[in-house]
Amino acid sequence: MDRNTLVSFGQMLTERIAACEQAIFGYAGGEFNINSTKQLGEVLFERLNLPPVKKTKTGYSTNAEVLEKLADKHPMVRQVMEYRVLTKLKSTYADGLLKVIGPDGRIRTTFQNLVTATGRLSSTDPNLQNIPVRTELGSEIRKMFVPRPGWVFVDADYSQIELRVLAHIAEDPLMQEAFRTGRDIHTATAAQVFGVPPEEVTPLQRRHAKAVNFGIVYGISEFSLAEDIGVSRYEAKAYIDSYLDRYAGVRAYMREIVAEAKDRGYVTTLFGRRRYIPELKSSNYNIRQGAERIALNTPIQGTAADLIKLAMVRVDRALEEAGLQAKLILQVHDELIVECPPEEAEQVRAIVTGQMESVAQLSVPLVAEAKVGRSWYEAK
DNA sequence: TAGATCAGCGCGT
DNA sequence: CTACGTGCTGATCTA
Repeated sequence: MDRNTLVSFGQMLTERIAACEQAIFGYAGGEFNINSTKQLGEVLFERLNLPPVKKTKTGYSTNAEVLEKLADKHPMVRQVMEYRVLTKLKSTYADGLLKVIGPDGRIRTTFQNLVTATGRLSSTDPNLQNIPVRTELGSEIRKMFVPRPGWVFVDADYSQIELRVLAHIAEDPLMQEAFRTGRDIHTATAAQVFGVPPEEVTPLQRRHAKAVNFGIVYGISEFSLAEDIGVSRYEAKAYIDSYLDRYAGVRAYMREIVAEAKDRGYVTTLFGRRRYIPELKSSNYNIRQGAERIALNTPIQGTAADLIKLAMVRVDRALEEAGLQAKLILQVHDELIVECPPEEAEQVRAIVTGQMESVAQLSVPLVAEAKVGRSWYEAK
């Protein structure tokens, strides 16, 4: 870990947080604990009389979605949004990671192999599976994850592993065809759902198709899809209907896996990992619906977990057998990170992606892509 | 009053 | 009313 840069980053955050605080206290007409959702709710909805958007079971909701809706109604709201971003980075990442840098300057996580319901690993003390990547400021943290002096990272990702697993398990000819011909799956899906040639798919159509693909894996409802992509419920329903008309194998899979789960009481992954789902028999509709989504998602997420675990064993062995100094150091669900001397990097890249792609022969290709870099940020 | 637990929130795949 | 996790802070409960 680049400790010095992390310390500076933390100091920068401290300054920006202080500025946010002053602005917020100015708008509020006094000091309060901004971290307290209770106090913040009182200021926003009772002192400033902003319209409550949503409630939690204990009071007003003040989450990011709510703040977004209120952002144009009072200048304090955007300051609170910025405050949340900055304090999250400071407490969880800047301060949090500084505390766990070892005497040798390295950070080591603990992987839990028997915690998750689906077969994934989890990572604790610190969790290295949730390091920021989506925003520019957050991803600064990744620049501070660096290999030992003179070495590099090789970062390999599975491409669309869950949708490939779905295409395989559901035996869906159209989805399999899309992957076999190496097409962009979201563009291919958009072309199907919207009935246009792939080259005429607009960025918005692709974004919507991506959300549908994403949602299908989790057993989405038209309601939440509509919410997610900002269309009417009817439009969302039309997307899902059209999707399942085209990807008929997926529709059949969704029906069959739930029926099988109700019959047996459990679902399994491709490698036989089993998850019992007693909630399928609940008298509560919402519980039952949730259980059906679990029945749908677990074989997909769990099979992907099985695949990468097997790949980890093979990558580790292959690096050793090649006589390399390279070491597998991290897994993030669909991503493996190896540390090695720069002269090994190209060979490591070939070995890691090769092992990941050949770990199992499914009805669609498994594809892994790797990059080399002098930090986690660079290698991703 | 200190520690445990719950609640809300937000980070990742 | 979308799957799976970890961990932070504040509020509340408990011994």
